[in-house]
Amino acid sequence: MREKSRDMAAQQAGRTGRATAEDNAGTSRRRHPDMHTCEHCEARGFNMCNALDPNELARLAAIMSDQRFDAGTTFIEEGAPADDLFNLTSGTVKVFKLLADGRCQITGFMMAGDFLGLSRGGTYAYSATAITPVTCCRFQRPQLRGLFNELPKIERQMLGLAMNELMAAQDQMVLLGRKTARERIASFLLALSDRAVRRGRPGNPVDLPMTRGDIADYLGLTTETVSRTFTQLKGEGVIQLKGNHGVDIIDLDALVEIAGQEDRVACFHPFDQIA
Amino acid sequence: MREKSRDMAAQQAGRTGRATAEDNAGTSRRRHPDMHTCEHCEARGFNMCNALDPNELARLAAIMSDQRFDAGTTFIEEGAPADDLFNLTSGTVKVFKLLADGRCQITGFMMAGDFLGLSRGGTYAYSATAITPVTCCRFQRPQLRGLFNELPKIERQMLGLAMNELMAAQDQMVLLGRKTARERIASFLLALSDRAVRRGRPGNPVDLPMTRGDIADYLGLTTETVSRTFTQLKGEGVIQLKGNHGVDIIDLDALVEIAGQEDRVACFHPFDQIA
DNA sequence: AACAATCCTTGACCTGAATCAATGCGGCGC
DNA sequence: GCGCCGCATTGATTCAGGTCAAGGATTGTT
Repeated sequence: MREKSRDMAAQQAGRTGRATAEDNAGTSRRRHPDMHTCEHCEARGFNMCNALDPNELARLAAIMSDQRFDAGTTFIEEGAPADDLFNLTSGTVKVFKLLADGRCQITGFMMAGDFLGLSRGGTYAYSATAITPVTCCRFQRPQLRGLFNELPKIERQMLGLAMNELMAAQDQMVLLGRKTARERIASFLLALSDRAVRRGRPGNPVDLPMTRGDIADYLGLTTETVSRTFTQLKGEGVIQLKGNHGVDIIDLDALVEIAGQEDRVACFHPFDQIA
Repeated sequence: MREKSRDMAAQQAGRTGRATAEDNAGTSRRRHPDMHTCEHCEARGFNMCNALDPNELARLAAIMSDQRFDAGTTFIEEGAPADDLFNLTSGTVKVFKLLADGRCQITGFMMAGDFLGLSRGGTYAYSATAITPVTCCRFQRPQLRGLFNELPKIERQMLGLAMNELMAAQDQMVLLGRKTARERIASFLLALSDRAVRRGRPGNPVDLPMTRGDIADYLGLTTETVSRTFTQLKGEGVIQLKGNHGVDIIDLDALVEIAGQEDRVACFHPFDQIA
């Protein structure tokens, strides 16, 4: 296996390698001015605020601050004190873990509505880097904890989100443990397409904000294999590459066939999953 | 890749291939007689009943039934209507997903305190087979849902459990996507050992209730590779095999080193993770 | 517009784990 | 106590995907 040096790993993790939400350039933060933003929030409808009425929303808004991160900013670092919790409102974030020698596994690409900041023993369980410019709501843990007791709805909503993530993680385990490179790429494209549709965007020209290297780190492959597989699928007339950050699905049925036709259910029934 | 036939896959999934909790031989079910069992429950202390007082426990006990499954019984089948939710009280269960051609990925080995029965759109998101004889509490979803509203504590407890599972799933993604066979086996043994300790059992002679094939399906390897790697580690004096279902860790430091020394934190702070 | 820095693609070759193929072993039923 | 059957081990060989290496295409910058 090819070892990336620790330096490279740090670089890869973010421009400064020690970047935090606080000390980064290209970061803006302000107290939330009013509920107006919440009501026009891109993420309303599929995030943890979904079930709240305007009054409750105001209480939530009171303890949070809006934040913006430039592309490339690592605003969560595995092992750092997990002081805050983030709720994405726009942009794409890669969540990843590094091994000591620099090998990287991206565990997910997060988008509007997803929450970030899972902690294990008081420290973050993973790192997170903005792939595009990102906006999010930021909560301090103690304050959010307090609100949990008063608004159990939030807790329930989060349980639903957590369950969805857990199921996605299990699908990803199948992909990583048992699928071929070809199947992984096909599954990945379909999953991105489905996710876009679920968020009310067009599902076909699939948007790929991440690099080939990111895709590789997500699918347990190398950049070269990702690239070769794209080329192969293009040659077969299944997809068409739209520059480096877009893919046109030409033959959806073929892609589904290649992916291994597991159940691709658009799932977002917040509580249904639990009880 | 070697394709297992569909028949084999079905067989592997359970003795009958169409076994459900209802129609299985070797399955016993009865209404919960009193709280006595709950109070002596092997799983108290790390399951979803943990935070309940005796009165609340009684309400939970009222809507559940005790159940027992023989080793080899598949009592949850992916895609079947997700009517029930299970909470393990003893024994070991493998949770897995099958691809159309029979390839299998085990997403987890469940033990006392773990819950089972995650659903996606009203059907089970995975299959589950008892590896050893198993006892568990069984809940019907509608009834449990009702109780959620009255006892939000349960919901919170489940959120904690779900978060823990999510973090374990992320660790597993790193393992499946980026670790070598050697590292996977070492990590697996250490994880099993840690889990035993967390459940108040000895961490050293590691108990392996599952077969080599199960381990392979969990680690994204083949039976042969698992076997060879065990043999190799034995040859290096790192472990000692105790028959087919036990491993003695001789050189813990070496094993940790081989595993890739990621943070092995014993984590069970139910809510800490969220807020 | 020219440049630099990344990112992507393609080719040649290598290797870790899969596959194919026997052979050992141990627990269980009779 | 004996024989069987599923599980585990071990060996020989293959191959999917990784590694190494060289250009080519984008993107952002001055």
